[in-house]
Amino acid sequence: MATIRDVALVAGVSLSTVSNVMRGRSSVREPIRQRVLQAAEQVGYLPDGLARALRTGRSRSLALCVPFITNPTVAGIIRGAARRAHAANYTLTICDLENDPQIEQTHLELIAQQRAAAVITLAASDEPSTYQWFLDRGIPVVFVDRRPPGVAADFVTPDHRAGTEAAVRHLLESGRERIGLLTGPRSIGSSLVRIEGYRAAYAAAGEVAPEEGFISTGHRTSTEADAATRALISAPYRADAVVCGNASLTLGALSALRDVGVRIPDDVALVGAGDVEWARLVDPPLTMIQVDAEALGENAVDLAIRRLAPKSAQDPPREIYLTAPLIVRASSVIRRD
Amino acid sequence: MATIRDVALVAGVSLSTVSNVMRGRSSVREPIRQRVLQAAEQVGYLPDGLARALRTGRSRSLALCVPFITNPTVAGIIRGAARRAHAANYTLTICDLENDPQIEQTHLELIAQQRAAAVITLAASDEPSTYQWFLDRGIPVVFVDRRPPGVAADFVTPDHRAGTEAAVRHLLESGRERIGLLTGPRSIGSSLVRIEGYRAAYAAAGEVAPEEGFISTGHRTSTEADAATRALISAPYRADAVVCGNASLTLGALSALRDVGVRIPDDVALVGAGDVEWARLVDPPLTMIQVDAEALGENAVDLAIRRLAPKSAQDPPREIYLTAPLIVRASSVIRRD
DNA sequence: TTGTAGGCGTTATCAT
DNA sequence: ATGATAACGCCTACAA
Repeated sequence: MATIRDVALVAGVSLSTVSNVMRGRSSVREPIRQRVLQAAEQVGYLPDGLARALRTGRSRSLALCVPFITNPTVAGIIRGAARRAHAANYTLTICDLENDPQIEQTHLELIAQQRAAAVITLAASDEPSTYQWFLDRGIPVVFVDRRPPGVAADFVTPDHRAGTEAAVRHLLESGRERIGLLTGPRSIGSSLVRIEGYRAAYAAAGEVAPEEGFISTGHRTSTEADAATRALISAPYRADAVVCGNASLTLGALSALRDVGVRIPDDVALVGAGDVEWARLVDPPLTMIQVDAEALGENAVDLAIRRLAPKSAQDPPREIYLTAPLIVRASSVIRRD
Repeated sequence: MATIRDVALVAGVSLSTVSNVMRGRSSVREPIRQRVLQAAEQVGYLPDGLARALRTGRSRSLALCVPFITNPTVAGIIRGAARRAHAANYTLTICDLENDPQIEQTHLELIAQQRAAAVITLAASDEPSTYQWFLDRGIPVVFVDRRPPGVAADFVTPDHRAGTEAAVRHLLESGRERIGLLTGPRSIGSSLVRIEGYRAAYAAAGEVAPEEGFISTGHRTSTEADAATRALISAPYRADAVVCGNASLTLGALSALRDVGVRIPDDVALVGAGDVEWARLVDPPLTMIQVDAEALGENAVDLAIRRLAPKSAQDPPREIYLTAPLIVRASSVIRRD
């Protein structure tokens, strides 16, 4: 592989001159600049990112940690992140945490070794110390969707609270009374925020929220959501509506409802969440708390890159809340013919 | 950040001893080994992957290029690849080609600069030279799903030919006569192979294949598939069945059929392809050419890593064909009550 | 078994 | 404006 040295030799100049040309410094006279560029072309020179990163102390790659790649929303996040990263000439390293703190730990070690410039994460755990390590070393961390309490770092999330509140309000106004909420572990901020929204909707409607059992937490997979849904619609709860926290849970809930054979929305209304094309194609089309996954990814990378600018290292954490509008479809509305 | 030097200082040994311990060489006596390990722990030492890669000439990261992240099958591929890469202590860099040769080119340059150890790709184009650059420099390339003609490199793919043939055979046996095929650009190997399968099924059934117009190629997005489907079921074709090449196209076809208001499968049978959970949840549940996306990703990484072993650099290219079984559901079978 | 020194490709500092 | 030179952190002969 051709190096800066080869270029210098062919162009008949010194190493530093070539380096200066490559980095676009203005202190090189045009004729020489041309000669160097031509020599570089001739020998097929390509800068070595590794050497460059070693020397400058900053690599050109961003790490993106996601809890579970098969969660459909995550694909959108990756897409948005990849586009922005690439636009800024950064490479994107993705880590599938598989919802396992153990795996998360080893991933983080690998990332640290590879000297990622910044890390963006949908953290699998709310254990702050895990990411504090990076922050302590001046490596920016951007949290997406949830941020452990007490961590001063950039943050971008859909407004789950408002989204859930809108969904529950919609159901209450449609005459539902026993609304179940299906979400992730309480140890994760985004779940708590959804519960807040749920309660707020009941409060705003002047109704007393149903007992705790209607709030079914701790679910990560569609399989778990399937089982939880069956429990919600059975005695003693007999929920007449289910609101889901994300796309995987939505899939599980729908699957359960279909298998059990209850009518949607006649017996049980269903409100999903996430950013998936199939929501309008399933039977019945699903009312959704819509999330713009790509926007999440794009904003996350933007935050990371902004934070990478030397001057802004000490700026206060930025927080971005994206609206999560409710898209009403047949799964929550009983047709009156 | 602590370096090998700090560790040596604290442990009271030389740099090379620390290096030897870190790389697990056996030639270090146990008491010293312990002292070094303890010193490393104490100063918070973490090997610098950049420096190591620069020195050894091989980085610890794999590049994975995909044509379009939002294609649902791709998420599965990434998942499988990520798992295997991580297991082997490799980092996975993902590049969203956005089905654009221009973008592909800039991505490849970035990858080359970052000195990826190997590149795995669902190439956006069948232009061989693009990846030849890596092969020429001894950087392994693994092709997934399609491989440009004349390139000697590892290859893993679902058996699209057999899958498509099985689908068409199934439809012919169910009495369909005017079967449309929806697939990607003819410039891509996987599309050609599907067409082969399509024709083979007709030939095996002793029937004459319908005219060329039934083979609708060049589609990349669900939007394009939507339009193409409308064309196929209209005059002059009036297709009574549609077979799709991948998940995005399946989504588009289903969407079109639903919007137009034809009955599935009564008026038009639909066979999809890909690896998506929603296939059995939509209305009607979809007959699918099932693809195991995770297995694709896992095999691809395995091939790459195997090729990275110094001795196997000159081995002949390996080719892996994964079976793509036909899962029959309601969308292709008319119920007789 | 352990230590010394040179170099991987680049950037940055300092002369010229 | 250009050139020589010393790092960046690590690995690896080779010497001790």
